[in-house]
Amino acid sequence: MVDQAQKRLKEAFQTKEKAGRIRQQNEAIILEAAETEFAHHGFRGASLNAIAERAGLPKSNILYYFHNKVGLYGAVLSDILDMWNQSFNNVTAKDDPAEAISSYIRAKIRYSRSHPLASRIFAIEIIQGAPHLKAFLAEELSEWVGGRAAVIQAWIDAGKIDAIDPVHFMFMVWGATQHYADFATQVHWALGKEQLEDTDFKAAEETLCHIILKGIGLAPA
Amino acid sequence: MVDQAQKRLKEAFQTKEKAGRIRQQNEAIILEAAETEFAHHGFRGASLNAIAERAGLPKSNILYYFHNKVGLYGAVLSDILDMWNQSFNNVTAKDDPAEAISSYIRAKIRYSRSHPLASRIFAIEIIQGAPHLKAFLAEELSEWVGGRAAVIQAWIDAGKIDAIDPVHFMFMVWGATQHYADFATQVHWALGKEQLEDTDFKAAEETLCHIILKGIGLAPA
DNA sequence: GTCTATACAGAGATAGAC
DNA sequence: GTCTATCTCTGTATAGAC
Repeated sequence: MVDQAQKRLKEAFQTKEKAGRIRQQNEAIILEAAETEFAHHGFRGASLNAIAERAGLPKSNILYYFHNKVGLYGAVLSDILDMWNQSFNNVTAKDDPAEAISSYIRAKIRYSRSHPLASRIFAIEIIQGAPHLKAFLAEELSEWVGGRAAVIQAWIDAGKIDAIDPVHFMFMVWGATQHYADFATQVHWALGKEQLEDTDFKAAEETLCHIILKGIGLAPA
Repeated sequence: MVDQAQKRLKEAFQTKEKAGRIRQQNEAIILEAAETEFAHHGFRGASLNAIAERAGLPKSNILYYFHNKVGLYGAVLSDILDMWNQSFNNVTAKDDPAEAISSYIRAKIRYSRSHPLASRIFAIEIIQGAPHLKAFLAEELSEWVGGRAAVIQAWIDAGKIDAIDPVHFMFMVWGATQHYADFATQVHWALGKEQLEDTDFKAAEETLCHIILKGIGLAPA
């Protein structure tokens, strides 16, 4: 998905391609600080003051690079979609469903571990009604879901998996995996530890793969 | 869960029990307006001005009733936990797992339909690290999860369901159901409709129950 | 009990010195 | 290109008239 949406976001928000080394470096520092603040307080709740302080740069530097607060937020979102483009796969009806689904689950869990902040910014944006993303993402997402659903339907028609509702199946996989990034606080409380370890993520992957694959009539891959 | 936490939240934030009719009425109006604003912008992002305007009451009225912004937010959270107490069940090892799990799934889906705002406020709070709930909820949640996990483990030991990880199983059910409230925007895009209908929620329930029950070795209930 | 007026801190954004 | 100083608006909260 998202390929076109990401491009449009970039065009709308990203700063010039050619940039000095100092500028490039500063922008990276600012984006990282902004990511943290937006993840903790949402778009409105985050302040440029706090971002500037976290980045160790003057506030007007941020405004010079990104024009205004919406521009900065857009750049952060653009970065996030960038990463998703890389990690989201193009499964076809010819692929083995057990293989494709389990590798998707594992990728999403790994992603929620490596980029928890990105995932949370995205989650907050969606929960709040996606006021800044709607224009860029609504259509593309619909198309993407449609395309993925068609593949799942083809597997059903070929008798490879149970006749479940493809779209709700995707919601389920999405929701179950996303949980580990977005609701990490709750997961930490429940497991009684500050930081999840390799074994926890392994257990998560195994549990999800077992239930989801078996649940649609497949053997573990 | 949450029984004690909710009581403590109430003690900390709720206003006097005895209250005039006007006050009670106004408080209800304010809480409803606050719920909407907090759900759309988070704690920091929501403003008392916007809440007052939405409620059609002067801002100082809000501050008189709830003391300050944190007090108002606490009252909203307290209301939410109130509702959860009612809808969250006490399953024991003696219960039939297929029956218990599927009725839990159905209850959560129904809840996310009837109280989407409450669910979203809670979600944003957790995603942002639960700064206002941590003190009230962390221990109770851990105990609650431990108790529920013990029941699931008992079912495993009795050979009634597959040997999955109980805690991660619960995360999965939680995440998959929660999704319909929190990420409603995304669901609407994907399904291409502004409002979900009875049939959509029915399809969600059926899909989740099918996959989850079958996935742990149970026949549909 | 209720609301108007206002204090004061912090927000985003700009002008202009360097 | 970069940063200091500042403008203006909105934020929460309070004082005090009614």
